[in-house]
Amino acid sequence: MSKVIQDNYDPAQIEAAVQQRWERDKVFEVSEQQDKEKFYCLSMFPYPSGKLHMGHVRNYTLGDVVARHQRMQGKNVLQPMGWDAFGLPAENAAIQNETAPAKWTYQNIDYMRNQLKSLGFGYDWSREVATCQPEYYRWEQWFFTKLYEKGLVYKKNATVNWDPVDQTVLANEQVIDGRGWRSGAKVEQKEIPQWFIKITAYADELLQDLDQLEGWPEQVKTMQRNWIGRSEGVEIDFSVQDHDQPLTVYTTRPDTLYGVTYMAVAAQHPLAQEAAANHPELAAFIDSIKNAKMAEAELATIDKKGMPTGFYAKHPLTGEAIPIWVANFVLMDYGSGAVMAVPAHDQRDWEFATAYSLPIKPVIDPAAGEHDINTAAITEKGTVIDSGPYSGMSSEAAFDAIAAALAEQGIGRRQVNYRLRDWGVSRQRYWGAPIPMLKLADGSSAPVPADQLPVILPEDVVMNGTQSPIKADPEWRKTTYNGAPAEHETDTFDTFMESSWYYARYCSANFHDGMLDPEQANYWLPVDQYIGGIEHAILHLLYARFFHKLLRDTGLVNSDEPFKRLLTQGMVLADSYFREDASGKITWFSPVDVDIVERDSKGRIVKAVLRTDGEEVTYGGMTKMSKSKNNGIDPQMMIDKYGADTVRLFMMFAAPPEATLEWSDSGVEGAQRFLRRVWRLVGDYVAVADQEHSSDFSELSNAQEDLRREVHRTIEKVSDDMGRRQNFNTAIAAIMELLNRLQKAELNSAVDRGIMREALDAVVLMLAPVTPHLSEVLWQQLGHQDDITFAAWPAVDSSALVASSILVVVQVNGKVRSKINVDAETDKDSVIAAAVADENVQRFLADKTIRKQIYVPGKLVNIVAN
RNA sequence: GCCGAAGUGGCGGAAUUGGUAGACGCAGCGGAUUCAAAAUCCGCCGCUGGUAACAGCGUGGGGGUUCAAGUCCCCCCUUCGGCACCA
Repeated sequence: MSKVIQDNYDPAQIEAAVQQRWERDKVFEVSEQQDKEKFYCLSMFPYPSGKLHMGHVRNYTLGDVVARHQRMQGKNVLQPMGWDAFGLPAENAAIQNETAPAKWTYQNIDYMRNQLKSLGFGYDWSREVATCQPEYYRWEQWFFTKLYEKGLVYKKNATVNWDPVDQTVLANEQVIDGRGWRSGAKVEQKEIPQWFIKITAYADELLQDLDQLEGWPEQVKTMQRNWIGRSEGVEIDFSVQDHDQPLTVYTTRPDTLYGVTYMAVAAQHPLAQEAAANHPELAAFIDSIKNAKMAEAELATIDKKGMPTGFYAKHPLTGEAIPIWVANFVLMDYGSGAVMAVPAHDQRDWEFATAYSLPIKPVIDPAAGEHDINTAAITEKGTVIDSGPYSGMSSEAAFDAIAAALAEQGIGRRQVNYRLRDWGVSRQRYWGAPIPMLKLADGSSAPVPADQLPVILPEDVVMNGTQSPIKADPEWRKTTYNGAPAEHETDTFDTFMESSWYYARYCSANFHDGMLDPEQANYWLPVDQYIGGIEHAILHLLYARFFHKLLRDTGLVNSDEPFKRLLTQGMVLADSYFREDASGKITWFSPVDVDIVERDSKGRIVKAVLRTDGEEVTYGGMTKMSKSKNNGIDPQMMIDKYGADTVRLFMMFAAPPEATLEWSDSGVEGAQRFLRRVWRLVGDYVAVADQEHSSDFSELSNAQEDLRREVHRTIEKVSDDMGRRQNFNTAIAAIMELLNRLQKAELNSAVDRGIMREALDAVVLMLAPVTPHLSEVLWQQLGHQDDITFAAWPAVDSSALVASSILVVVQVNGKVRSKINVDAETDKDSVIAAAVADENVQRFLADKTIRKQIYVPGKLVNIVAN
């Protein structure tokens, strides 16, 4: 029998059988067990775009490895899965394929669910959610009405990208070089009323609580801190000549107030509008800058343009007249839509002043260094100059004194400001959760009453490419409110709404009486380990943190933060190949269809051809797997060819989780090669296992002791790598190293076989999170009756780790000159003496005087001599 | 532009707390096995010099701190992620 398994590693057969058993025995379905420690392991759910891509496979393998590892620590592990099912691509696909977004989405979900199962991920499918189902979004709608009642929701005008040809709102992604992606029309900015949630009311808590997130990468916390952007400053009212209303601005540098030489307002600012009314040239200018896309990245790189309004503000301390300009870098949506400009001490203001020959008045003498105000602004703090009574003060003292003076006059207030803006949740698209608000006959708004929820999105629709079907249908919006006619809001929610609370819904996914069952939610929450792409470091994670606090303040959960530990995984890259035709048009070819025919002596690709026509293609390097480069590798093809265990192993081994991962066919083959070696080694052992083996390790030969030390050192390392460090690549490398060693080990004596059994048990157990199918079968081959899914993680025998001798590196002046073996008990002086006595060390010490000797216990001696 | 990362052999990567740079894997080269091939096994594999022992150089570039720097500090370059309507 052992001979049969020996050369017969057949992943397809093994994996299907093992997966069937998991499904039959409902191995991964869990419930709240008060007597067991819980572990909630969550991977970011996918958008059901059609089929899994390698990024998904990587994300979900990481999650499954963590979940399985935790199960082997004896924990009650919840690992759910679902679908972030609303979104723009479904609408595009629907138009393209002449189908309905719902139908397309559900088909994708069915296909992708099967793919997830064939990868062997241990999900509790009884908790599956799809956010496009009324049973899910009804609670989101309900929650939104609660937030409205609490005063956390409001309506205001905000700008959208408007395609004047298609008569539709475009996402930023759909605007390419200022034009609509389908129509090619020049995109305009249009103001329309939209719903906002007051995330700024939680800005301080969102900032403060980052400090409790010890299990989050520092870089993500830093990005969130900077995104929230708390600043302390002063809000200042500048009176405007011939106007009643002051021009209010916020500044973090009141110490530079005497350096203000102009004011700048947004194109939509009332003062700009007023000035434009009888100034056609200004009106034309305002018109020209109004249509610029308002993405921050664009804003930062545009040419700074402006024009004077003809209005003047009065300096609050000097009474000086300050010209008010309209400028394209000031946005109405941010703050008050106006800024005070201090060109001497702000780089953007400096550039603008330089371009328009506005005065630059330095009022700060920086503490250190040479500065030339003709080449750049001086942004450092220092000593205040040319500022009346404040001259001579430090920036900090002037800040306080000027803030106090303004406050006394009633024209200034100290204020904490946030860069963070309120969350606009309205989308003018069809495939999303309808916003549960009503427009009443008198023009006011009211939330849809709870007993009328959910507001259902019709699924059987035809997309015409421009207008949302629920906007196009005059009947859909008609309803009543307290007996009077009313209209449903036809905008839908930002899809970030659904992904902000799905993690909580999983805890009681089948609860029909409310958004969450607090008892179940509080058993599982917070999520112990969350895993997903680094691209979500700010928006999704911030919104989800915000929602969790809202859920808490609604009494649904009792924790402050949703995700205890966070792992942000890197992208998946692959080789790319292309051809350029005479006209310069580039065509990309899938690496799957390309044969490499020549490599140079270093193994670099020199020549590659397209298999279908045998003609040469150009190598385009490693780039992110994407449709545009046509270099996506289909996971299904890889599973079919190598099996899920091999794909999972390669994914975990090829790179650390946070780094980018380069897909490599030969790397995958290497992973499979390793699994076959494991398979064979267990088979070989089982073939001799009917002979006696002994687990009495009290009297071992040196070789046996060394081997056992290696086994337990590996267990120690792999445990640390998989648990604390989450460096699965080095964990696997350590197991490979051990296997190389075991292949050379002898099986002659009963004790040899006992050590081998201990080692193989450990190898199979340690591989189980990564290659669960193979491990399950080998675990049985090794004679175990229990389910490896819940088997205990191998324990380190610390007595096996003790070594009798140690290797000490000897350096002379910091360069390695020798290595000496000493008894583990040797004291410092004897080690140094042995080091100095070493032959090669002596060569470098000849005619030199020893000045210093450094000893790092058990590791290194450095002899400093000259 | 702003915020956050990364850069180490031919390639992916390792070096966890400042202490042997290159673990493990891929590719390549040599050998064994085979009628042959595949598979498998054994060995070599940073660069330069040397038969070798060994020596010099080497972690994007430039400077610095230290007995000792891939790791810490300063400046710079390149690539990647995010920038609020892609998800």
